[in-house]
Amino acid sequence: MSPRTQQQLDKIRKERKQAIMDTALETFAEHGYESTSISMIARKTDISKGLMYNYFEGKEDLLTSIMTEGIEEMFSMADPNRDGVLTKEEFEYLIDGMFELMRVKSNFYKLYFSLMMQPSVSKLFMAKMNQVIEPFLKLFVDYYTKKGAKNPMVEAVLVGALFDGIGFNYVFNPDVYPLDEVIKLVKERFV
Amino acid sequence: MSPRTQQQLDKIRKERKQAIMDTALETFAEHGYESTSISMIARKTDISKGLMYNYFEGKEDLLTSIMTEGIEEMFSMADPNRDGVLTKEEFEYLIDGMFELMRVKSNFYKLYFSLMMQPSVSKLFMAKMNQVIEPFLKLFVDYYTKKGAKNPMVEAVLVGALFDGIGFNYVFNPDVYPLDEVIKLVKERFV
DNA sequence: TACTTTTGACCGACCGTTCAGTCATAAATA
DNA sequence: TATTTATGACTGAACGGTCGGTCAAAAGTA
Repeated sequence: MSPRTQQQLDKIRKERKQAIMDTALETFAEHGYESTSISMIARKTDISKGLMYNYFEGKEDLLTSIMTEGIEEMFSMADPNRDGVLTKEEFEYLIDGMFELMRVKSNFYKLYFSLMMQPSVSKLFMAKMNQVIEPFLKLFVDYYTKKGAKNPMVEAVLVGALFDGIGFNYVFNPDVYPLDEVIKLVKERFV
Repeated sequence: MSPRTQQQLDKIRKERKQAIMDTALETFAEHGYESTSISMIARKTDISKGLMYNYFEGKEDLLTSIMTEGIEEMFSMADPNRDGVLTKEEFEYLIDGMFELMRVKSNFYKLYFSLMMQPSVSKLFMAKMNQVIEPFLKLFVDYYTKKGAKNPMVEAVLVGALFDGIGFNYVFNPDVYPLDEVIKLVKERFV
């Protein structure tokens, strides 16, 4: 119908949408999903409350969009999709990438951790998250199998727990947490 | 003098209060603090909404009471207050106690983890929690110092993260998580 | 003009909280 | 024993406020 400006419109819409998602992620991470109101996000984004509903179907849709984007970004940035086996160096590289992601996208991780705590909400993302985690776990299992571990699966699960724990501690105390030294120790112990 | 004996009154109050706290902990753990309404707790406890305010000053006081009780229980059950040094056996015993506590008081841990995620709420318990955690951390540091570790502090921090991570994973997936095997591996690796 | 974006007043539902009043109980009285 | 009385656990309607969400109309753009 409109001859040409569709591209411009799309661009504006895309940017606005991203702006809303950015402030929403920030606010969700700081106050938690439930405690954050639509009005609060609208105010911070300098738009009206009503406009929120032009871009998202509702609060839950907004959350889902944010999480989906974050998960996909996580997947693409740390895609372990090589030949399927992990060398020593690749494992170390993977660890670095993982924690670098936590450093850069700490708000996403905050939100992720807090959502996982609420079974009623988490079901929505559990499946999607597992799709991301599973290939990593598989890689780890293969790695420890090749390394001759007694119980590679448990070894992999332990490493997973370690990542969660470190991330959990770092993300909520980034200023005082000795992340670099911890990472170094993880490599010494588990690679 | 009085229509009811003081003992009777005390007993009634104590039991009711505990009943409220029990259902509240359960509900907070399941739905999260913010998403749980006073009405919901009252309904589950089979009392009126108003009575809640006879026993607690408000929602936050209810939460604080639950957390305080849990933290104290945690402290008393896993009190590391021996001679200040940890032998190999004592360390293993401590680990067992820690995860046994997670098994038994999983709802408390769920709530604890979820509260730590919301800075606005967590400030209240951070201080108290640190009082519990600090002596453990100190014990660990001493242990690894005696063991001749290069950087005992980081070693202790890593163990702390590991406990958090395992707890986090177990508490939200108790049915499938291979806790026993993981504990065994933790002992092999870190004791 | 024809179309989309944007606004903010508005809605019903539910929130945490309050409070005037009810009611079961057991001590005191007769 | 029968009746009165004092007590505080307990109720539920109501309050001010905020929530997520709606919508008619204004503003902006071609």
